[in-house]
Amino acid sequence: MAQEKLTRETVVEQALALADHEGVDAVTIRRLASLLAVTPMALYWHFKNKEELMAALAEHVLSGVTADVSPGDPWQRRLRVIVEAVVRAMRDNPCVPDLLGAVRDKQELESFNRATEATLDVLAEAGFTPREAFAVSSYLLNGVTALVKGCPLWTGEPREAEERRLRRLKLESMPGDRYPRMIQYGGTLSEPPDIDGYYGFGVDLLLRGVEAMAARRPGPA
Amino acid sequence: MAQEKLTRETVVEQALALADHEGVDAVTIRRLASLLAVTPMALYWHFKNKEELMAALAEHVLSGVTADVSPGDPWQRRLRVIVEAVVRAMRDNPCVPDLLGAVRDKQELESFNRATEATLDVLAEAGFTPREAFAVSSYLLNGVTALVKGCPLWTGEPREAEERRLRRLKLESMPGDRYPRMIQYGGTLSEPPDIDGYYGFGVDLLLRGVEAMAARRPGPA
DNA sequence: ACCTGAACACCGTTCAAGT
DNA sequence: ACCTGAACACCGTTCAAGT
Repeated sequence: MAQEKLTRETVVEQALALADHEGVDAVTIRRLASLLAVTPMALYWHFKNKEELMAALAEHVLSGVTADVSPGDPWQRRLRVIVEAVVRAMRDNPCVPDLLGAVRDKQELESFNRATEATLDVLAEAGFTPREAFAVSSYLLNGVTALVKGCPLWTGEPREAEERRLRRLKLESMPGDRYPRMIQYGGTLSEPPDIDGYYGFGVDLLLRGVEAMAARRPGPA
Repeated sequence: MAQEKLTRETVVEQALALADHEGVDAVTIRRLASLLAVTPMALYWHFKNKEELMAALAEHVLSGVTADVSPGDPWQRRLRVIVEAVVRAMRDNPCVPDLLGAVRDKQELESFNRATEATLDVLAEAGFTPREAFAVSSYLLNGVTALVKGCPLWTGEPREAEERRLRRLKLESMPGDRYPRMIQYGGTLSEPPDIDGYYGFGVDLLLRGVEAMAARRPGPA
């Protein structure tokens, strides 16, 4: 059995699988090395440190964000295209929200910068000042991330069904006089969710806010 | 010098100060113990484990969220009161966003549950289904958290001014042909920000989205 | 009740050395 | 160029023991 040579690619893929199955905290240099049948120090040849490794994971996930905006469209439509592209890139990897949380300097992520620049451009056209546009842009990215994080998983795995059941029981066992609404919500967890509907609602919520703010201000100050 | 007895209160306060000055990751059982002139194991008398300690920090910060809603007001107004109360509780502690990220089970936080229940109640009145209301509620909490996290600090500390300068230089040194908007934003970092304006804009952005979604749906399905 | 001491099983990272 | 071995300075946590 000839040892395969270790590459950045294989490391990133293994790490991503680990993060999706056991959480971002489970991604440890030593753990990863043992999964790859290699010494921990071997990883330091391919990545400067753990921070760079995590950034590579995030970059790998976001690399699919190709916001090929159609320039003729109105800004509302162009913004939606970008946001939906980000959602599409993220929603298949449950670990993404925590992953982005672990990356300190998101400006190191090229795909993140590309998406931000495209967003800023659209928002400038919508009449926002540079500062407002930047705030709105972070708001949108964070909103999408939160959407993915809060998404009810329903892939059919038994482990996941068990989690949902426990969650429901915990909600329903709260003091009924103080938390009637939370208990009511708990009840809805027994029916299967509409995932596409969930994301559609969330994206609309995000974009509607931006549109309302743009409409309020007649033009740039 | 008689040793003061260790209390949950003093531990939480010391930990919060540490988190605000050096980041949440600097809050370590051992580090905290040495700051309190005590053995690491002493903390385990007062807190079951680190998770519970972090939850106590979050609870301490959020405990100020007393959403005494005026029941006569329209739901839009009542929602705004809640959101602004959360902003007020959070904005003085820069560590809060990372802190909430470190708390896995937010359902353990009583103040969080209170705020969520109040929000769900208002949103039910606005015509959202239980599921939609829950999604909107997480959206709002996350939005406020992101707002605090992205808030440009301007307290006058020299360390902080230096950080901002570096941030601006980094933005302005990006490739000019690909990132003109980000460079333009970088330029705005040399002028002092309007913090209240920042939060006002952010809260409006959040609430407008919710209002638009409520208006779109004439009633519960 | 409240805290200490010693120990265990983990971390990330550096530095020199091997091939 | 690519990886190993040994070592360092950290973690959170358990368990028995002290007062």
